[in-house]
Amino acid sequence: MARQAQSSTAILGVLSIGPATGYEIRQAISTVLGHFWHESFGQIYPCLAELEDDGLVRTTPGARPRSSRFEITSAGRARLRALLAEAPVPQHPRNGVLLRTFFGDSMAQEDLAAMLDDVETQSRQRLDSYAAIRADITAEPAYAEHGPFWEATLRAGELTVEAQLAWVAETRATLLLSR
Amino acid sequence: MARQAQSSTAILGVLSIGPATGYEIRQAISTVLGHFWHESFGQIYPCLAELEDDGLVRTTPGARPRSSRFEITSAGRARLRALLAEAPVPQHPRNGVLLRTFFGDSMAQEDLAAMLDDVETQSRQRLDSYAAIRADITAEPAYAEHGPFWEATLRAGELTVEAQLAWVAETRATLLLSR
DNA sequence: CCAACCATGTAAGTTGTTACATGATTAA
DNA sequence: TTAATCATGTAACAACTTACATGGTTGG
Repeated sequence: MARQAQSSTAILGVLSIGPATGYEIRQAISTVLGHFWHESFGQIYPCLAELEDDGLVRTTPGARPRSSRFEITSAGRARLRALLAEAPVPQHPRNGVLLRTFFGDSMAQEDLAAMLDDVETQSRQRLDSYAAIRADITAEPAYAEHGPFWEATLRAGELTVEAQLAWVAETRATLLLSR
Repeated sequence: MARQAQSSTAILGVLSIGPATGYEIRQAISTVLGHFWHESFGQIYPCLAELEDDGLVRTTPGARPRSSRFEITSAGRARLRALLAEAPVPQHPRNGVLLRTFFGDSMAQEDLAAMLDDVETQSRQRLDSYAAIRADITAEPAYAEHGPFWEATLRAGELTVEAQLAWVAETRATLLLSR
């Protein structure tokens, strides 16, 4: 998958649901896609400009001055289909929790315990955030059409978090000396 | 966590187990740490040079000409302990499988099905690789001391992969029309 | 003797982040 | 009126990857 193609996929994907401003695209990515995707602020506008040059999106004047609403073109839909058919780019893993666990012998027991507590807290918060996202998306009109796909990503999050919680419990039992 | 600190943590961590050449550090990271950590080739040597300037590692002549064996110093051990006590840097998620799933309505059914098949295949391969890593590490002399920590990272991998396989099964059932 | 592996390093390029800069609108 | 939110963009910087470059050693 070529350069910039990853960001384009996410942006064209959002616009395939409906037209939006750059700001709204950013919102959508950081809220509903946020638990499995990230685009930094400074990437969205340059990428949109490129997509417009390539005729994959078009702009219509927005509700406010200085704002423009982006719409996907039919060429854009074709490109999106092609991008989605390509194999996902695997991300290089950098899991700080497991790195620390691996070298856990060099850690103070209390630091290890605190890290596991943090993982548990964050996992539970994540479960709550999934409930909030579910409330958000079911309110969307496009939910009727896209609902099952959106739900599938939430389920992935839930299953992952449950696995994490199971790991924390197991790891506490093995690595922390009960006093 | 400051600049470069992440790579330093991994490298100092490997050297805390025992002395190694740059090449061996790279091998260790890509084999036993590979399922949760990644360092690219071009990062290890510059980072080692920096660590030596800071007195955190020292070099002894290696077995071959042009090779040097790195050893962690006591200052290096102290730094490692400090680095491990810091909160892990969260990685920005970029999960291509879930991105595609979210926009699955724009995908051909067969492409979605193929992607899920790939996820399943890769998950099973990963389970096999964990068995291979387990065989590797139990053979290490340092396993006696570090075993439980190393095993904990493998368990994390296994639990994650199991969650992935459960997700694939569930998602096939919901999203693919049985014909 | 030749391929695979051990071993070290640099340089160019890409990608992605953060901070800066600006200003309108809306709700409290 | 003032803080939050909507809205767009750029420029500098940091991080990371890939390709290049080199050459010794070991096993088949």
